Amino acid sequence: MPGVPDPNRRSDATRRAILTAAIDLLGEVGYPKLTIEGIARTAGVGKQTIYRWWASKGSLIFEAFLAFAGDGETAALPDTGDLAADLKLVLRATVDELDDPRYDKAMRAMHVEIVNDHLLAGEYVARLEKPMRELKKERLRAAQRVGQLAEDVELEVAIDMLFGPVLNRWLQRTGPLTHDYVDQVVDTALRGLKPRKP
Amino acid sequence: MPGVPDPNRRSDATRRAILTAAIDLLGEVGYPKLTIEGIARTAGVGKQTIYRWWASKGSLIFEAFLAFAGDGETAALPDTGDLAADLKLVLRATVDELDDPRYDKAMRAMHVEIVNDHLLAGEYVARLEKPMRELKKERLRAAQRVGQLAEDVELEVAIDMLFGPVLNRWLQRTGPLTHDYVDQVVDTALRGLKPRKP
Amino acid sequence: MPGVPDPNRRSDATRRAILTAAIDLLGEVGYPKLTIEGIARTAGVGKQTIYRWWASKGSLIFEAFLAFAGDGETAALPDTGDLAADLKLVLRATVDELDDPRYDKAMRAMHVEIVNDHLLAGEYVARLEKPMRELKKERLRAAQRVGQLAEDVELEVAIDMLFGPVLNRWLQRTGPLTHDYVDQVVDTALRGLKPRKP
Amino acid sequence: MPGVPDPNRRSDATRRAILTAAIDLLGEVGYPKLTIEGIARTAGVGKQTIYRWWASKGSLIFEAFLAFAGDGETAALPDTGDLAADLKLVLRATVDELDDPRYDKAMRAMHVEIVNDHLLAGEYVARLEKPMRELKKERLRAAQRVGQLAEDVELEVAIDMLFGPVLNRWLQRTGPLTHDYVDQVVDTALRGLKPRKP
DNA sequence: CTTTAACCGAGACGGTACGTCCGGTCTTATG
DNA sequence: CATAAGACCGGACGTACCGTCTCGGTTAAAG
Repeated sequence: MPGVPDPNRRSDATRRAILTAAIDLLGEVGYPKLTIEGIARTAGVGKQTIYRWWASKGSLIFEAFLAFAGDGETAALPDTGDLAADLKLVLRATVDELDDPRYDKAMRAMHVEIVNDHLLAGEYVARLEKPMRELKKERLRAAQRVGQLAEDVELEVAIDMLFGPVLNRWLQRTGPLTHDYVDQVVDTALRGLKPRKP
Repeated sequence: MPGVPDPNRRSDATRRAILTAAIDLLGEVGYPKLTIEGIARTAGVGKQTIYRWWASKGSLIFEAFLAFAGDGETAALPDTGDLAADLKLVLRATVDELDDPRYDKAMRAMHVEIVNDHLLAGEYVARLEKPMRELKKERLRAAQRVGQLAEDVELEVAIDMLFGPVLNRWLQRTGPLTHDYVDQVVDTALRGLKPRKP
Repeated sequence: MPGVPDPNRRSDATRRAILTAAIDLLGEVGYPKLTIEGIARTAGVGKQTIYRWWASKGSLIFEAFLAFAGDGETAALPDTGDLAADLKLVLRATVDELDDPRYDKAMRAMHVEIVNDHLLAGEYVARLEKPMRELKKERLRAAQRVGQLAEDVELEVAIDMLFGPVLNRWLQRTGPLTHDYVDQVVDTALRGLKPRKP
Repeated sequence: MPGVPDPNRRSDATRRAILTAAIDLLGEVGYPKLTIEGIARTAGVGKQTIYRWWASKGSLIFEAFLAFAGDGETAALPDTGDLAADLKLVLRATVDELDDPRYDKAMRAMHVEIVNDHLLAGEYVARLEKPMRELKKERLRAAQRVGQLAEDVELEVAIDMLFGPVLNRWLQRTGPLTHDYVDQVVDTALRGLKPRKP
């Protein structure tokens, strides 16, 4: 298969230096001023080495984000028996994470790339979003088994309603990302918007 | 006030030509290949004319999107007396709008700019997001008055839960944007995730 | 005529800065290490400005050489009445010129470009070689009129025999370029190789 | 002697493949686009193998030219007793040789390298130019012995006058390289430029 | 008949320069 | 007198080669 470099030959030290440099520069200069040339310079690497292994700036940023955020974060969601409490715990952790400027900038960069790149978006969903969603679904199914979640609720929709608002506020900056806010989201979602008959 | 051009001198024909050219080019070549030079060429305008009136590519795109999407879309949400039906109507319309490639691309471009530009994000919230949110709040308050929405529900949260999921799916491409999906969102949000006691 | 920049718009200060930088760099680093980027840097000029006005490194070097060597060196050859003395004078001057490292390097650079570029070679012949050759021919014709040069000698050949050897020695470094050498060339050429019958 | 490869170990097949590839590529793409990488690829050879045995592109081209032109072309010049005829024969052969595009390109490449590389020029003179010059000198001495060449003519100068013009025309493309031209050069050189007294 | 040192093909690597494109500023000639 | 046209400096793009390096796999002389 000509033109495809042999991954066995790949220098792992160089690969890590590039990913680290990408995250570092994102933190320093921000996404709009992030350049391949700058990453190569910071990593002490030839530009060609970057172009050899990554198809686009997007895929590099994506991989850098994965490496930074911890790729195989496949830890299951907590299950203390109290669904609301567990969801709040997870969402508060997400809020705290987004409070870290480095994490914030890296994730913003990745989202910018995703917005206009179908393929990358697919990869993002497959490698990050889908696995996380599965974990969430698992927790919700457990809640259904113990009668804390209605049997007939569509889990995909439930997840979107619980976890979507945080991401939205963060992306669109429509309001402050606080623990209080996520608590309200969880409570409101569980309870529903309709009045309860007394 | 030196350096601040006199808005009276501004040629409206030229301004509209530039905004139209921006939207057209977005549709043709996509956001990543959208350039000021290209816009100037397409609009039959000198580059300087663009730089004179807009501070950044972002603010140009923002204004172009406003012009394209209809700035003063201040029409109130429908109120047929049936909250669920009205919400579904509005959300289905949003989905349909996002189905138009030109609208899709323009809105994506604007979001990319917002993600990394605090000022622009502020402007977006102030000029688009906030007014729309007020209309939605108004509709929800009406629902509260007629007993279709719980009195103690935080409206901000309710709006995020109802309208956020669509935006999220669209931005992250986590799933297809269908009428069924928004119907489910509305129903689930109104009813809540918890089981109803019999 | 699209794509062809308007020469009227051309900045002459910039043009001269580029040509000067080219000659300077040739003197400093030599032809093999002469780069467009280096010239642009030295001249304080954007690369594009060079690419806008010159089709190749060769044509830039050619023009730089012309500017350096004095384009309109249209002064006639000396005519003191003594052909041999006049030729020696001119050839000695050529030798002295080639002794100047800057002139040497510039002319070598130009010759390297000519060797592999037909078009440039044509331009060189038309703008430098041919005019100089005409002046030489003029002097030789004068010599014919006063009986110092055989009537039936082919002037083109005579010029090649008189002026070629110096250029050859210089290009191929087959021997030292001295005043003695050019004197010998002139004397030998005039007299011929055959023995004189007594 | 560390660092100096053992010439005995050298694969002659590989060496020839490299030299052949160099000449072939010169013919195909021309000197300016001739690259070490291209030669290695064409020869089916690792780049390192080239760098191991040749110090520079110039020395590789030089050796390739030698191999192509026939290194030990130590055959003496013809001596039919008629100096003018013999010289014309040799010069016509040179002209014919330069008419072959492959020979032309190879020799141009070598000359380009020589122009800016003193060491290589020295090697060229020592290995090619000097031996050829000796053969020419030998022929001229023979002519002197039979009274076809003046006793007091400086042979170095005579050779430059006879053989230089052809090389010059070829290098500078100042005129067509024809048999007629070399005939004229020989006749004019032998006879001299001065008028003969009747 | 093994060892072992060098060569060899392949190609990744840190670099430099290429020639192009565009950003943002400044100049000019036209309408 | 504003404005289109576009030259200008700067800098990043993605590509091509440079010359060095490392990697397995021959190959051939030395043990």
